[in-house]
Amino acid sequence: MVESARISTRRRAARKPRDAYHHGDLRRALVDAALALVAERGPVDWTLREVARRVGVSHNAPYRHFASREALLAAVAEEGFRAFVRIIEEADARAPREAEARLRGCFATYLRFALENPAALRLMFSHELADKSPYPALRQAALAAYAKLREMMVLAQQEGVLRPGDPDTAALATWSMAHGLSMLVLEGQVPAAAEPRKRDALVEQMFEATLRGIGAPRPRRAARAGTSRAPRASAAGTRRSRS
Amino acid sequence: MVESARISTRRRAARKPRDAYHHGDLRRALVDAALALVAERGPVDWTLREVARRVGVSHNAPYRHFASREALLAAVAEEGFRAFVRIIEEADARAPREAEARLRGCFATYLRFALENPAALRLMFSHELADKSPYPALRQAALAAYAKLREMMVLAQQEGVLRPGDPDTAALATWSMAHGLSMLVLEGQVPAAAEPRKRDALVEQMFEATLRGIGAPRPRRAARAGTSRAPRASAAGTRRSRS
DNA sequence: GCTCCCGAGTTGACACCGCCCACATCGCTT
DNA sequence: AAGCGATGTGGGCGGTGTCAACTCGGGAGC
Repeated sequence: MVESARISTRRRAARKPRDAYHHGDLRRALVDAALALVAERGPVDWTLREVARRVGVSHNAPYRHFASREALLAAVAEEGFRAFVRIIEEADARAPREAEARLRGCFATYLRFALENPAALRLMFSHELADKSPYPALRQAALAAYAKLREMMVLAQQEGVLRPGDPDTAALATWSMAHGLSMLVLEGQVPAAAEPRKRDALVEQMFEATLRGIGAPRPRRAARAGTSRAPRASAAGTRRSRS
Repeated sequence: MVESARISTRRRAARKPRDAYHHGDLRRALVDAALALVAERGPVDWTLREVARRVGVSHNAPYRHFASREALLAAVAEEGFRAFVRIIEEADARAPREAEARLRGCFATYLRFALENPAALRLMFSHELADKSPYPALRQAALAAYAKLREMMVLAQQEGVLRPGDPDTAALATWSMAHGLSMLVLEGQVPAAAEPRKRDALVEQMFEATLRGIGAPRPRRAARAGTSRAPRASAAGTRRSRS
């Protein structure tokens, strides 16, 4: 039903004259193959040589595009971040204009991404990408993802859905909750998450808790009646669908 | 000031007759050395042979105690979980009896543990320890850690600090927030966390948000006056120490 | 007190890995 | 047309995880 959140490099594979000595776009092909391999085997026993083998080049060709095995992994993580914001934005575009609904969708999409790309998510957060990191592009991509989230927070504050104040606080709280939940579910620490139904309910509960934590203090959804807001029936309907 | 939260295997090193052919307690020595090495280099470029070298045995000796490199890593992760609950319990024993303060301490301790044992924490959550996992001891240790957290939630609910309901929901929300925050800080995604002062304030804000999310609905700390509760002065004092 | 046995540690080997080197091949510039 | 830099190739080195065969030594049984 909902479009898959699985990472895929959409851009066409850049005509590959198979027999040619020079590969059309080896760098991209390497990242794609590496991503697939990470998804299959995880980033631990992941072999630079095997990536090269899959792409059909010699075991040394990757070194023309990446300084080291780790550099390629960093590129994969970077691609992961980009795919992440793309998927978030797609979901956001489909969502209603109401800030709360958008936040809810963003939150759920985070977990969906985690479930469909577990290895990629782990990889994205397995690098120390502190300022001293030798992979500025990776850091850049990560910051872009954060910027997207922060932007949503600012909008939500303007709409009065969130309590006013530093948007970074709200963004951090939301991100922490979504990220922590994703990691725990990925780890199998949350047995209830095995069944999709229960999992959805769980995500909903966690979102509710987050929203109570950073949402506007009292009135929220009761005292706000009378403003030119969309009817709350839809929102309330999705909120507690059963139980 | 506060005792270090760094992992260390306390039990005495089991007399090691240095010259002996048979090592006194090689298994434990291996886990200790492995833990140290993980802390130094991270679990990625971590070498089974080097662990053996450090302990002073041949490169194949570990195979008498662990089936594979990964099995040793799993043992390290397991030790990490055990150290984690130990540290949480120590902090809990020092904290006041009030449920909210205990939760606050637990929350802060989580981040402290993460900052002092970043590699260990990552390792602990890098294994898929779902039911099918070949490392039941690891899973067991992880479940014990969760049980500890859940127990605190139940107590907090009984004291009326948390809203009644499934304690697992509250536990999951707290764990998610603490874990997500820790990972993001470790990753350098939270620039403010560089300075200890700002970091403490941040942790406090995140805890407040969590507590609002799962805490008792309205009255909390105002309407509860009159019960046989400890004076709220102390709690309020630590809550907003400055700004 | 001697024997034997089996857990615990050792040596050796194999396939594979990441990375460095020198070399081959192409496409573009002048 | 020449050549030059970017891109891909093949070989090799030190190191790694793991398997197999070997050796050591302490304790049980007599």
